[in-house]
Amino acid sequence: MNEKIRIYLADDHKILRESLNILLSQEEDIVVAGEAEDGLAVEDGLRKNPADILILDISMPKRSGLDVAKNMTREYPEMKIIFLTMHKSEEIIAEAFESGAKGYVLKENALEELVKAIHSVKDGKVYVSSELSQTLLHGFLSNERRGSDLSVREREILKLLAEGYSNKEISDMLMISIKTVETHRANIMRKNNFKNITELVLYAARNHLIEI
Amino acid sequence: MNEKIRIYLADDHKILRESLNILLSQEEDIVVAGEAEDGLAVEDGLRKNPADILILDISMPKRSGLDVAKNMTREYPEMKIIFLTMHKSEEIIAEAFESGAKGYVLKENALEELVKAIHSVKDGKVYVSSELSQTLLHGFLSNERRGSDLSVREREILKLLAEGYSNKEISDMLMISIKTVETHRANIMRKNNFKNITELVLYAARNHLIEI
DNA sequence: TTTTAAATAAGGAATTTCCCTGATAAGAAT
DNA sequence: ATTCTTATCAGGGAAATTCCTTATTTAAAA
Repeated sequence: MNEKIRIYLADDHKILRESLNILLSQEEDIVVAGEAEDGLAVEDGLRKNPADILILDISMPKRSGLDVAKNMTREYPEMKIIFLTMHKSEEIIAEAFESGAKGYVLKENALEELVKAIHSVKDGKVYVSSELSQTLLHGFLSNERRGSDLSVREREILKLLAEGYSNKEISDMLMISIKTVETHRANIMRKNNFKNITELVLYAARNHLIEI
Repeated sequence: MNEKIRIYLADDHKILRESLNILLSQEEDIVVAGEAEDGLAVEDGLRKNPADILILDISMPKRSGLDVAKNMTREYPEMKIIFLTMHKSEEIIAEAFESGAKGYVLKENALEELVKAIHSVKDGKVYVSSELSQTLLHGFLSNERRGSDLSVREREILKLLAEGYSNKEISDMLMISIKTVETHRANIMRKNNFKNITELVLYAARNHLIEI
């Protein structure tokens, strides 16, 4: 028999990690090479002990899975990354694949989907769980996902706004006029069709620009 | 041998439900009697097919685990409820026990903790995972958790604010003066030490008063 | 029965948002 | 080379909102 597929599991919920470890290990061609519970630990663990496939959650302490994916894709381009997460938004799925992922499975999917994803990406294919086909199609057809492409400065200000800073505080922090902050803010609101600051905060929360 | 403990699993992540089902079933005194993926399905499932212990997530579609717990405690007082969730905030833990739970285990805990919790509550004891002792102690010492006890009206308005409605819109919805809404809002801000609306939204999001 | 708290409301000052206009600099397109 | 676009910066002025204080009524609690 060939070498087994070496899997690395990254998720802050130990109960899930542990369960997946036990159950994936029962597959004859899979072995779990390591586990980690936060973004930094994943990176450290993989540097000491590389794997074939990284199964990665997005919401993790210390460093988000999306950042981990970016870093690990750069350092270990041959390693395949499968996101295993609850997030279904177009923005996050797009960012996941842009950060180098090869697979995307939802936690609401069956375990079997994850096993399928492992075998697919192992064979060099891309795997997206079928529940997401509608989302993908919508993004494909509308091309509207990228409607919310903010400039670097706007994104910076969006984040500060969502963290609760006032225009005044932001203008002090960035050493620009409050009027400039107002303009950026208005552009952010317009580009995203936010009706008020609350929608902005919810957007930032949903897209993990801020921790909640 | 005695009757096995009948467990009902409620979590919107199938991958976790499935894994727990397989692994808990390997315990000699446990049998999984049913599963559900949203709050309404849990209640329907239990009414058709009661269980000894309900293992319950909080964030679920259609009806939150907290509401499910309240309803099921009323309908089936003899059934024990263990929350299995990621939430560590004092408010949520308090609400969980007030809604009738007997156990509280974090998803970041080991599977073994869940098994221990099952056996504890089966024996009529209360089980709280040890990671939470600090949180419990803090709440116990400070008694400050209840500092944020808002009136029914205030909570209603907090929710609407967090959903993005303006004072004006709320005053129209509730058919009260905008000035009254302003007063309620000011009281909400004061009682919770919110510095701005963004903190209010984040509070509501963290405490699952709104869906994010 | 006195006290406390919730829900309602308003006046007026202070602050912020909203809408429009416009300058400058950098980069892309032609 | 020159047009075009876009990001960043900024201000004026009107409109809207928030902030702070005070006040009445009603219901519950001590």
